[in-house]
Amino acid sequence: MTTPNSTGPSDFVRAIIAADQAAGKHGGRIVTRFPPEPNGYLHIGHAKSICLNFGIALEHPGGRCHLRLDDTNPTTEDPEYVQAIQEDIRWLGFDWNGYLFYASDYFERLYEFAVTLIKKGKAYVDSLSADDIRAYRGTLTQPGRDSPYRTRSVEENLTLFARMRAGEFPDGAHVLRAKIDMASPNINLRDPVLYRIRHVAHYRTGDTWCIYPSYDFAHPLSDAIEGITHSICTLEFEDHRPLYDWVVAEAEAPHRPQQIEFARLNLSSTVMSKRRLLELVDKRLVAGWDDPRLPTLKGLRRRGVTPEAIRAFCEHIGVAKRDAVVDTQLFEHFVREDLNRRSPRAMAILRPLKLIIDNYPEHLVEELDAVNNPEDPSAGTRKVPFCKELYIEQDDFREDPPKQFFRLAPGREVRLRYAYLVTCVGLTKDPRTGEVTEVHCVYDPDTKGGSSRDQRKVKATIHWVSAAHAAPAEVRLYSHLLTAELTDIPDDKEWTAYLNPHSLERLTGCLVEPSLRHAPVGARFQFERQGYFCVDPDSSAERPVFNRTVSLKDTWAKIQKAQQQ
RNA sequence: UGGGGGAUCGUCUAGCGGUAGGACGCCAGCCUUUGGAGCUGGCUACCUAGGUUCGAUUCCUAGUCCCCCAGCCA
Repeated sequence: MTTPNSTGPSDFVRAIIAADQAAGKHGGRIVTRFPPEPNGYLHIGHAKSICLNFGIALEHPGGRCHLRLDDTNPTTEDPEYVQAIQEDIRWLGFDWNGYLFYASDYFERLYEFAVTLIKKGKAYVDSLSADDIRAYRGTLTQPGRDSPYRTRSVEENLTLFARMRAGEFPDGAHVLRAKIDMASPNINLRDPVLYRIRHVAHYRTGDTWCIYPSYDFAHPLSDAIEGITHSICTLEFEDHRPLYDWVVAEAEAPHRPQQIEFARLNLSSTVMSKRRLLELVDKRLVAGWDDPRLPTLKGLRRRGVTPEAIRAFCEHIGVAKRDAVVDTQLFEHFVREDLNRRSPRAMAILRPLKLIIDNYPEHLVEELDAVNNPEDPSAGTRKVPFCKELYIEQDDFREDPPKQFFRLAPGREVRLRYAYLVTCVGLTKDPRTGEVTEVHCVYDPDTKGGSSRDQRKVKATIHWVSAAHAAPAEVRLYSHLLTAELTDIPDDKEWTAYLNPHSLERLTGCLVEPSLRHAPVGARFQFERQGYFCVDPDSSAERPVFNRTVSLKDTWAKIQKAQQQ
């Protein structure tokens, strides 16, 4: 799954690290980190980064991966997210082994680093307004201009910075800026803001601080403080790297971590940005952060996706620098592959159609043997009750069957899975709508279990439930969130206009085999011939609710689609 | 039109001077008490143009296209 010849690193990040190891860099240590900001829930894009960072640590003896909450902006952060982030990482199967850190724990040391910078003449307090700072910054093609406050003395800067900390100024009155180069072609180097005043309580430090460090200052120094050797981040930080290196060097930090950038994960037909995810939740366009349609880890978990499938997917997509949109079908492949191996099978009827076996004894109930998992003999068998009246899937009967349809139709014989061969001998229709309400069959008593003595072939095997024994259930079918790719949506169009109105379909009249009646929340099954399903927390004692994780591959649907064209 | 990155099958991704591999997908077939799973076989790619070289996806030059950067967000 990694490299074909299984020698050497599987991606360019690991190649860099291997080369560093070979060169004896960092004294042979490998320390990575996963640094989420606790202002939202983790999604599958984070999973890629988690697998990379924790994976690399695991691959090296003595390697470690720190979990660091990058909580330098109190206005958006919340302890609820801190908790959820930890749960999600553990659920994915990774462990920070006690190396849990908070950027907010470094506020005092960060302040000292800032003082060091000021004393070296490498930082100054600017009193320009936010608007003026923007105006002075110049543009992509024009250099910026020095702030009139840029030449303040070290003493004045020191005093002002101390007074900022002491809370003597309102928000926005001053900022601390690095003194680098207002004419730099790299805008990040045009005296970036290091500290801003925010009279806001922080969820961990309370009212201790009213000045908070910016990402560009806090992040490299946090890495340095923790002795991170390789600081792996996404592409948009590539042109922050010179600033990262500048901060670490000028602040005289104890270590020099190396920043490496890779392309973030994009998945087709869905949204991954925090902004859009938040918009969906806030506008109630989805049920919450754990809505099974979302690519959040919480959503995927509720939908029934396993951590193993996510990890296999992340390993398979690789790590590179080119922008890429991974087809959701590839993700679904790994979900099916994992679920196929481990899911017990069951029979469930999503859209019921009554089937009556005319020649079956009125009150007889047979307990038939059904295999729990053909992929796993150790899963054993179970009994499924069978009687005269059953329900089958509406899709499995056609009064007037099209070409290549080989399920039940008048005069046709099919196999009822694990039961008998039955032949359709008639049907009942609603006189008003013309809708088929009942299908009548006769069974061959010599075919119990599903095979005949004469070995005659039937083209189809269909699933069923006993009308007298089946349990009612609700089933929720999910499909892609968007009807167009984000990159294809015109700038003047609201992206939410492209939400798929059929991304959730609730089926309330479903019937499942009795063994599913009390299936526990989170339990996963393959509903034969349909897909993989997972018991939702909305289930009640009387009625389970199932989420479809992913459908089975459907050859007939493909044929139908081709026939329509 | 400043700076930083990136361009290989439809989609991801290998390859590091010897003539393109894997996975998904798609097509055909086998098998099958899930039209599932599995198994065969097939399909399609090196952004362009020059150059260096016996030989270039790999090196050089010039283009083209795509992404990111002008938060007191991260």
